[in-house]
Amino acid sequence: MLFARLAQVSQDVAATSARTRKIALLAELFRDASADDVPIVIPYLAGRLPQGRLGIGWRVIGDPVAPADRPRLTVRDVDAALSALKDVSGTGSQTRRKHLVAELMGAATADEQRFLVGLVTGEVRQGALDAVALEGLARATDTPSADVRRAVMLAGGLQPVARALLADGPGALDAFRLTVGRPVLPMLAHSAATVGDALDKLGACAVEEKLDGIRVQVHRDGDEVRVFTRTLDDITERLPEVVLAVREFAGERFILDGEVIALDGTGRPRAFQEVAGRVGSRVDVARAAEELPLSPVFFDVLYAETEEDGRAGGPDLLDLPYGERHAHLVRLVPEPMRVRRYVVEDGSAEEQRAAAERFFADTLARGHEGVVVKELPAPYGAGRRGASWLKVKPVHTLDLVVLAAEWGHGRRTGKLSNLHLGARRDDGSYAMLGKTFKGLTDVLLAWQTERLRELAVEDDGHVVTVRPELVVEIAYDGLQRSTRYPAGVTLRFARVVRYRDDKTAEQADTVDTVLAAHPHLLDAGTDT
DNA sequence: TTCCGACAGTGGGGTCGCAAT
DNA sequence: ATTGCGACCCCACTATCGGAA
Repeated sequence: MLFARLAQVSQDVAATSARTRKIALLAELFRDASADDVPIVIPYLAGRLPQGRLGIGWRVIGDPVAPADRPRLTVRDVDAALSALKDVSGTGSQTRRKHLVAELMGAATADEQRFLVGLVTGEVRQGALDAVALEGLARATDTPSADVRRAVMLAGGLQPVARALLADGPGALDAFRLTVGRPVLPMLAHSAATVGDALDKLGACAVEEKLDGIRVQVHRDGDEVRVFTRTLDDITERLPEVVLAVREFAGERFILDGEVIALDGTGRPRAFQEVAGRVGSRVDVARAAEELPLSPVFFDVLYAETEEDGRAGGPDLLDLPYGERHAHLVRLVPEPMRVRRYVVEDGSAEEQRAAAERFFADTLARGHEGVVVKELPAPYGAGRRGASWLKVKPVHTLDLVVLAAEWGHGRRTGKLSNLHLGARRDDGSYAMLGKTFKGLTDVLLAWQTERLRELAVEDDGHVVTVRPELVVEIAYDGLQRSTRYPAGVTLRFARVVRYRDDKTAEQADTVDTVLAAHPHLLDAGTDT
């Protein structure tokens, strides 16, 4: 396939906001694509490169090169050129890279150059990622989109499914079955404000601990155990203690869904940052495991072979109600490695609701993040952010002062978007606690742009510094330790609730009150 | 006709590990 | 030795389209 074709379709897709039109355009493209084009075309359509980032930006690719007058590059030509570019590294490679870039750009038309620059700098935005591409693929191959979606969830991505469909037609989907050793996209949760709201929506459900660690999907086939993350990265080699623990479970072949966390000497969970650091450590795993052992805790099972199979409909449990899947979990996983839960029956009486609230409070008191309320009759919605799982977390708020704001990108171009948030110090100065761009409506975005411009004292083209007068109410999930910000802490998941026109900067919250609201963090900060 | 689920976009902080300086 | 940067971890929220109700 010609690269120009792809560049043209990308431009057309970006130019329309109608999803149906985007799908039709992509379907046309897929009809003309060969199976071999797929591993290149799919990432390009999503604005990604199969090679990942190339380590070059405007400095290298921004130099103008006379465009070709006729398109002749194929998508595979471009892919090969970018691979070559990625391979060139080491001292004295700069001129070689520049040469390769000039060669590629010189072979591209003006339209192709624009698309290439967008790809390399990560600025392709066309309102069509995998979901729209999936629909287009279904249309192009005359396959029901629900079938394609299920295959994608089981394959862990669109690419292998697209390749199979284009090479062999709809029949190829049969090959995508739940298989031990091949990860599937995990089910995700929506949010609810309170436990009561969640119960109102769900009926019969289980209220479970929400643990603040790293999501894991664990596959076991005899002694062979593999551990995958939420994005299906294989992290088995980094978690030896999880492998050992799972080998002791009852059952030889199964797939579990859970979380790994770290516990301190008293059984309280350690900070997320510590767990993430441990899971990210690859060099000296044995030492890292000794210093911070991880505990796997499971809440679901997707596949399990049993001795008395034959009556239950096979080992694939995805379509079983959660209540029944949990019975399998109990059979496989010993109690301390299952999340704690409280079951609420349908049409629950007041006592049960009160008990669910107490479970939530107790879970927080034990140092965990919150709860997830799960509908018991619901199947496992692989890869979906299903409405049958609702997470509930406590929300804290602060009144902070806007110290500066950054010019936005994309649809926020020309708007002051990302706010720098400060808390007062005793001496009247401000300590920056972090940034946020979340929670703003278009109306509020326009308003704050105007207002902040009035307060501006400096604009370096990226950050606009303002007089510290505007007070904004910020919601956040907690504090985490920081080496970047002066108070040694930063807000986790900060978002705007509203502007406080009724408050002056002198009435905003102070660093001391912020720290006092999170005493556990101060404890953590004192040890080594 | 209205409602609501699914998506895309717009970025936040931390950590690790590698390449360049 | 330091620094910059990409890749992953965690993530909230709004606007929009289009099918469901």
